[in-house]
Amino acid sequence: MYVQAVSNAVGKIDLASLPVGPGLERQVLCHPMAVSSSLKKAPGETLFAEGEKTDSIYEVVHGMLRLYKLLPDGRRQITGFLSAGHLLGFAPEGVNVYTAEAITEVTLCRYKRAAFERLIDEVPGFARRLLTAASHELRAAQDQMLLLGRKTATERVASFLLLMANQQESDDTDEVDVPMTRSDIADHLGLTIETVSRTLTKLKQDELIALPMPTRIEILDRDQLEELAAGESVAGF
Amino acid sequence: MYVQAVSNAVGKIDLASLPVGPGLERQVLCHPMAVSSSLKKAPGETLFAEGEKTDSIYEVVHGMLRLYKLLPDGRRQITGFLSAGHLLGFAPEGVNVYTAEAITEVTLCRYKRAAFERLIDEVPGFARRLLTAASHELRAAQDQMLLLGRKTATERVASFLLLMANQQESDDTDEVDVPMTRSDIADHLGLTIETVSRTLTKLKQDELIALPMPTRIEILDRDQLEELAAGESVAGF
DNA sequence: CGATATCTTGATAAGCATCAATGTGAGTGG
DNA sequence: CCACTCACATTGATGCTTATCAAGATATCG
Repeated sequence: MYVQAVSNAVGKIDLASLPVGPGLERQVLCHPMAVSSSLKKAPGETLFAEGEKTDSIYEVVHGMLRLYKLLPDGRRQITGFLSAGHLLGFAPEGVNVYTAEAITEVTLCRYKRAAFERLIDEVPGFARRLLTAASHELRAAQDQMLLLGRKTATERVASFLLLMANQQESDDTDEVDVPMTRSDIADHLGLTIETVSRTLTKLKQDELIALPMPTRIEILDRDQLEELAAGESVAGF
Repeated sequence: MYVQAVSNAVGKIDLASLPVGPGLERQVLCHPMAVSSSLKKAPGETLFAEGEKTDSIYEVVHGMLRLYKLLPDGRRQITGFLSAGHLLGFAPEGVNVYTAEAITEVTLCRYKRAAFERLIDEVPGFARRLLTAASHELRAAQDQMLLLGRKTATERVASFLLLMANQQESDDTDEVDVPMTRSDIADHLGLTIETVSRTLTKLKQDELIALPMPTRIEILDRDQLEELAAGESVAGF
């Protein structure tokens, strides 16, 4: 394994004045009191695996992770992609219910569960912030259920592209960096890599997007993409 | 509408000694301090609708609810069925992200959000319990994503039957009461009513289950049903 | 620059949806 | 008490979307 303990006191952000980001708080933690260690993972490395016992909670500082569950025959469902600011590791009964792997190089803070729970009890407002974050996560999960249960392949891909565009806080919101492979996207959207590829090609042909590189997508017609993602029928689809 | 304010002080359960049930706490609340009112809904009635503003949090006391999201053309995804002990109404930005409807007759406690948040801050350990409940909900959501994204129709139906059987705390865990219609089941599993019906028939023919009534299902071979639900290939399927 | 993983494109097939008809049970009123 | 009605469930025939199998193109990396 490649785990490197990098530091023992990383940030010093005032817990009482933390903003709530889209999905989970940004920069919630890295609190000296609670930080057990900081660590890095190279692309493809596993942070923890489904079924393992754990007593750690992590915050993503840099990079992107995939969370997934497997069926015995290898079928994979990626339940989410986590970027900076997201927390992970709240494991019911102390057993991880999904595997967490690095997609890009990832930097994380690790907290001992006990220390984390002390923060919850002792820092006023902290628990409420976590609950707000959790309700955002639940909303995202419900959106994903709607996508997986009821949307067509085109609607799924359109939804995914807009999600990536929105969580990317760059100035140019129409140039989306897609660090994950087609296989990751497929396993997140409940499709195959072939269907993802074909759907992207179709969106390119209709000039809703451009694909200068496989990992870079430009949004050319956001309005129509949003109509597609919302499930409104668009002429030609 | 049929909403009836029934009482203003329902239970008196000690918040510090509450068990954590499967999914969400059982009997967490009905705390006199925070109870705004108790109410009932008849089958088919709406508790609240997606997109509505809200400042209430509810606890299910009796009966079963369905939570769902709709696409503009009417496609529906039921994100969950809620029974006694579950909380709902944690709405990010004060806007409901799903519709909640009664399946059976339902009794609920309603709390003002502000009063609820006071409890979080003032009652020691309460916030941690809520977070534990939230992480259970998230696990359920991730299981459902795996189901919707990667399981076959048979695997989905088997998973659903076992879920219903497990959350039913009766002595006879092999007699499952299914209060929802085939349409509800289909919209929860990302299938059509016809496929649900055909799949149940197939399971009946193979003597894994019995169907004395449409709303009553007996589990005859739990082991094989569990193998199916887990995605292990079973001879004949 | 060659090796290898990833992506794209094409042909065919399978699983589930759709369309259609029939069956069943609960509630209602004669 | 029984026929009628209506919603719900089941069963059947066919079709479509997406998966699977297969080949070739492109990108990445040592």
